[in-house]
Amino acid sequence: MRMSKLFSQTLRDKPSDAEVPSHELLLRAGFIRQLAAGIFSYLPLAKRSLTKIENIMRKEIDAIGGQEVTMPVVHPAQIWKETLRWFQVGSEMARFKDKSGRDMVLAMTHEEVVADLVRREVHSYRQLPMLVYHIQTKWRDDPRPRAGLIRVREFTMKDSYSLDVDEEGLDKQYRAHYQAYFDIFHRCALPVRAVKSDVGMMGGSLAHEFMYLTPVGEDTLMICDNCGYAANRQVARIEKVAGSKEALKPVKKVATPGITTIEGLAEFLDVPEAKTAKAVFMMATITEGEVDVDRLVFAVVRGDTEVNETKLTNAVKAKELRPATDEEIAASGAVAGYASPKGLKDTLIVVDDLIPESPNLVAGANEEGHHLLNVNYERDFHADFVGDLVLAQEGDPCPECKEAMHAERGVEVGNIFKLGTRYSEALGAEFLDKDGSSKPVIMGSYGIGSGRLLASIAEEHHDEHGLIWPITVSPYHVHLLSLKGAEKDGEEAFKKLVEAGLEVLFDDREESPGVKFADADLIGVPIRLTVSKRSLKQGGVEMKRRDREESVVIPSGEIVDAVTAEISALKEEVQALVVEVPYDD
RNA sequence: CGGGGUGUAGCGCAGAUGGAAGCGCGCCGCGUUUGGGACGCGGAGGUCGGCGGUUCAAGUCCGCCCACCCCGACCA
Repeated sequence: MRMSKLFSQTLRDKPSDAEVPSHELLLRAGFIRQLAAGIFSYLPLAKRSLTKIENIMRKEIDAIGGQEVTMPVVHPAQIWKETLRWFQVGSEMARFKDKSGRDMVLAMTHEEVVADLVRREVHSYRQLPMLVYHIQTKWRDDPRPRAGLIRVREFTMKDSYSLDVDEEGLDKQYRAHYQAYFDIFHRCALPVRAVKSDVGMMGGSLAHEFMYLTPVGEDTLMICDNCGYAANRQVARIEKVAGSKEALKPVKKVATPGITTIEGLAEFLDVPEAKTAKAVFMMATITEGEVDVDRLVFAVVRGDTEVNETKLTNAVKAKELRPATDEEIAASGAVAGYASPKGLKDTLIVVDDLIPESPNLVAGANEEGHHLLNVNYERDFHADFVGDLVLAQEGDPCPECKEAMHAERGVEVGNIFKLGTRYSEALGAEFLDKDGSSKPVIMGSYGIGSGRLLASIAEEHHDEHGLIWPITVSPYHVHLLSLKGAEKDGEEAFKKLVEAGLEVLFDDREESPGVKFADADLIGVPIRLTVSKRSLKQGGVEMKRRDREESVVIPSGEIVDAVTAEISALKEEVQALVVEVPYDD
């Protein structure tokens, strides 16, 4: 490709709305342009890299038995109503009507369509296991797109769907994806970590996220360096320390005027925060069948911990959860700041499992300016749900080995879910088993966002001058520059390299050397060749790797061999990253 | 959805007190220059985000709206 004809141009200044390096550099180097919030065009350079990323994904998913298909971007709402997600998913799903007034949706994922295909195509256990996948556009109307391609609304995703007769088969395909995903990311030279995650709107029993660790990420991970435990903070557990065993004391009301915080309460009564109960009021939208019901949730955790809203959402099976307003709290009969789980109306009471383990806590008295001493679960109040509600914090003990964990930020570049039969049951995707009985197909779903992956690679591989693409995903193998006075030699080199089947970006523009070198650094093709009067005087063409300082001069007759050898070396460096990763569930 | 910020040429930005829309880069032409974002001369390019208002006069003041960015809520 001649740069004189390249569709995109580089930008000298940093666009004002780019905050993170991958966003800035992809814009400046001419890979992407933004159309609207979270909606991007991918220009020729990005398209070439994306195609390479997608081909890596194709190869790895094919290798574990995948069959590529293409499923629609527009779905009739009917299949989404059958699985009830039409009612459960909020505003991030785009809904519209076709000209006949039928409800339609824009695809945000494809479990429904897969299950619909399966009910038409799969009839016998003899056809299973199977794996289908596609690489296709998704629309999710994310409330807050940010950081360039890291979090967008329209994106392309490789999503695969496993189909099995039993849990054992699902486990096998799940583990195959686990390793295949590491292989995909490693072949893109992106270091990732698999962590346990929330199943979210997908439902299902087990999920891992593949996280690229970077401060620009928006997920928080809890990581134990000692034993390797790693989990998204949304689901991260901690080793909980029960309160000291002691005899239950009688409840006693004390005046605590003006004290509405745990910190103030602990100080005022001179007790540790762990001897108090913290109350949090949330308003939950819960889907019952096809209707949504709002219910006030009263969550109780020990005073020395915080509520994890994801855990709370899952505990009450809420579609949405938001802080309750003062009016809503008052309507339940509770007194904000002095709330007690005793005697509330129309309220779902949820307590952390540390509460029953912690005797004689200080809790609100439901009376302005008063608290109760020695409140005990079971004896003094009951809950609709008892379970883990605690938000893991930096330094909390690891649930596996009790060592202190630390928090890190990461970008979720892939995820894998064990779905089970939720979708196949809802849509009647059944097969006849050996014994003649009809059973729902057991499904798994597995996704990688290709644009987010591209951005993560850019985030990982750049310096102050620009991008530094791994050879496996670089838009071109070689960036050839010809400087003034060596145009003819540049043309010859370009011709030879292209004829040898190499992917060459040829800077044939009439620009000063400084401009050409700066653009080459910015675009980040891994091998740079320079043909100039100087290089010719030195005996040929200068070759330099983008990630190294030193360069060599190659006789003009040997450039194809030299470049081919360098490409092989670069590929081997990436291949060395592809290793087997122990499965961790 | 809450909080904060920004909208002036393709990009980056300046335009106190209301009084003729500017600068740098980029772009076009001519010439000089050519190993790390060269230089001279001459050009093109603007509904100042939109609508309404105040005023003799609005990029500037007021109101409403829109878009984009950041933080949070949210999110697979």
